[in-house]
Amino acid sequence: MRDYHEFFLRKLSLGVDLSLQDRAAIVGLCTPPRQVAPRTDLAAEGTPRGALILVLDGWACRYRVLTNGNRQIIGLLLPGDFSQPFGITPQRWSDSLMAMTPLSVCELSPRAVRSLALSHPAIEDALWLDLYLERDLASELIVSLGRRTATERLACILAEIYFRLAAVGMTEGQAFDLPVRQADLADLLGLSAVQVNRSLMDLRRRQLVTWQNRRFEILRLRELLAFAQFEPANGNLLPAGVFDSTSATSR
Amino acid sequence: MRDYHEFFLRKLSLGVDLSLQDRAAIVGLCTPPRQVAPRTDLAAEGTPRGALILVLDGWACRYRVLTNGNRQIIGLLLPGDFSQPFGITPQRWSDSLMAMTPLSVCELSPRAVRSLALSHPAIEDALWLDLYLERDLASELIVSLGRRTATERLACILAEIYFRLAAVGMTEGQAFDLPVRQADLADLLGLSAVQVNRSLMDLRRRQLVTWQNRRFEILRLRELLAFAQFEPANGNLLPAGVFDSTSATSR
DNA sequence: CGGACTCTTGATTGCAGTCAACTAAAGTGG
DNA sequence: CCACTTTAGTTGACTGCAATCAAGAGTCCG
Repeated sequence: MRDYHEFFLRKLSLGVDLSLQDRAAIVGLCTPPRQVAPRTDLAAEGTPRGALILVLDGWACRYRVLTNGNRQIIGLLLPGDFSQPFGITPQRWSDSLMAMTPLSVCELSPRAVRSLALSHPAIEDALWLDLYLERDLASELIVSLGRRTATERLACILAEIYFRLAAVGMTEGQAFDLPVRQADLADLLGLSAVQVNRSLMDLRRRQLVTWQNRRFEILRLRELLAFAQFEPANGNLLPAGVFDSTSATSR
Repeated sequence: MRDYHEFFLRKLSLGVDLSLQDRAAIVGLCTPPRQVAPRTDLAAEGTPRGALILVLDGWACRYRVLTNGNRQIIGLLLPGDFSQPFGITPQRWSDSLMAMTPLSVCELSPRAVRSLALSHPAIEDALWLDLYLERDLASELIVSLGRRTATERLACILAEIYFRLAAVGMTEGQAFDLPVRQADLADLLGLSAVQVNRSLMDLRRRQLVTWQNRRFEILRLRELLAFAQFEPANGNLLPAGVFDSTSATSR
C-alpha cells in the first residue's frame, strides 16, 4: 500500500512547485485516516459538522436526492480530492457524501488549512488551483448534462476520469480501474442505467474503449475526445501538456 | 441610480456582519466601473488575463459553446456576483463571459482581494461564504439538468433568481425584472426555446407565475417551490430565514 | 409602414426512459 | 461442493418527453 498522502501531494503539485517543507507541512496536517465502507454515507452524521473531508484513497461522490426519489450525483471525489472549498465551514451540508468503494479519508478543519496556506504561499496557490479545477469539472458536467447526447456524455466523463486518475498516477497506460456500477454513472450523467449501457456498447462498437470486470481502457484517446466534443481549449481541466503528450500517444 | 457598490455589499453581508471599516475597505478596493454593451463578450480580450470580474449592475452569464454549435450557460452573474473564485488567477479562461443586459463591472486582482481578506477576517468569511453559495448554485443546476423535467427546471431557476435578486434588494414583493429572452433560459436549462415557452405556459396555466414585458411575478411561492422539488433543506442557497418568511408571505 | 426579433402554437420526429426478460457473476448457506 | 439468491450487465419492445420544423402573432424600432 502506498503512502496515504501520495495522491493528495501529487494532485496539489500539479500546477505548483512544492518544496520539501511544503510537503512536510501538508503531511503534518493530515489526521490519521478513517475507513469508510462502500455504499455508506459520510455526510452530516459521524463527521463533525463543517469538517473538510480529504479523500486519501478510494472513490466517493457528492449527490442529492429529489423528493420523487431521483438521485443526481453532483461530483466524483477521487483520491486526493477535497469534499468542498478548502476555506469554508458550511452551516449545514447542502448535499450528501457517499463512499462508492472502500474509502479512506481524513478530516481537516478549514481553519487549519487556511492558516497552513497563510504560512506557505506555494500551498495556497496549489489549493486555489485545485479549487478552480473542481469548479471547471462542475462546469464541464453542466455542459454535458445540458447539451451533450448520452454517448457523448459517457465519452466525456470517461476521458475526464482518465485524466484525473492519470494526474495522481492511478493509470497504467490508458487503462485504469473503474470501480463503479453503470447505475452510478447513470446518476452522474443524468441518464438511466439502461441508456448508459447502450452508450457504452456504442463506444465499444466504435472501437474507442473497452470495459471488462471493472477494468477500463481507452483505445483511441484522440478520437474519444473529438467524439465527446471535449475541448483542448479548456485546458484547466488537464495538467499542462497532458493533452499534447496523450494525443501523441494515441496516434 | 444607486451606489454602485450597494449590491456587492449587500450580498457579502448576507451571512456575516461587516463593520463600517470592512465596508469602506471593500468600496476602496473597487476600481471605477466599466460599462459593457448587451450581447457582448467580456472574456479574454479586453480584460487583463486573470482579472477577477465583479458585476456591479446588470446581468451576465458564463457559457461554453460546443463544436456542434450548441451553447450551454454555466451560470448567471447577477449584481454583486464574482466571475470566479476570489483568490485565483486562471492560466486561461475556461469559458466565456457575456453581458446579457447593459452591464457595469469592475475588475479586481485576486491578489488584492486576498490581501484584503487577510487584513479583514469578516470579509474573508463573507467571501468564502459567497464562494460556497456559488458552488451550491452550480450543484442545483446540475441536479436540474440531470433529474428535473423541463417545467420543473424552469420553476426551479425562477425561484432561484427570485431569491438571489431578493438578497440584493432587486425585487418588489414577489415580482422582479427578468431581462432575458426565453432562448437564453433555454441555453441555461439545457432545453430548446420552444420548450421553455411551453413550460412557461404550463406554469402560467397552473397560476404559479406571470411574465409580461420582461416583468416576472411569482404568484404562489410555496407551491412553486414544491413543484420544482426545491428543498428547503439545502438552505445554503437562501439567506437564513428567507424560506420561512417567504412561505409565510405566500399563504 | 416595413423589417427584425421574440413569443406562441401546431405537427412531426427522435432520443432516451420505462418495462421486462434473460445472462453472467458473485456470494451464501446447507 | 453445489443449489439458491442477489446483484450487475445486456438486449428488445414500447412509450413519452422534449427537439425540430414550420407558421403565425405581437412588439419594437428605424
